[in-house]
Amino acid sequence: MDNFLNCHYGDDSWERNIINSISLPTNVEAAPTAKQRCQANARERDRTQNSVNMAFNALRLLIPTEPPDRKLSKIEILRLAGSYITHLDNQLYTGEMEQPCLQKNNLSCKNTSLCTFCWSTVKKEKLTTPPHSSYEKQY
DNA sequence: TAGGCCATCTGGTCCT
DNA sequence: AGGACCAGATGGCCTA
Repeated sequence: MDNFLNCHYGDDSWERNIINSISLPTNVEAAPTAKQRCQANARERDRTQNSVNMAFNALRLLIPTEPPDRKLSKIEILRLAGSYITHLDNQLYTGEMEQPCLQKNNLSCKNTSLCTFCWSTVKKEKLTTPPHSSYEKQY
């Protein structure tokens, strides 16, 4: 990345960068200073780590998987959370307590009626479509 | 080695 | 004006 500011967080390197930056735009009227840019970077970093990622972690804890501590990517967390909500909603209105994939048979997991509970198994088989793709369409 | 995932930087837009 | 939020770009790491 051509980061002319090249600011390193956790220290006062922005001061050095002000001195060392040789390609600052000539029109500096509206351009942020090196210090402002580094401060904005730090805020964005903090927001990503302490707000976005913590929210993902909190959401991850609510999604049942096998094994429970299985690593999920962010997109998996979002997709599984959606399918899990759909599953719980279905339970609420139908009273059906079995997980969707077991209502029929395990083979269904490989086809259309995918659920949160068997997602880890399916992933091993290189599934590319999101879980519960057809299940969600019922709502 | 290619592809997926992630962290970070950056600039734009919106909000207070 | 400054901060929050967002999306695009980029580079690093990991795995099949």
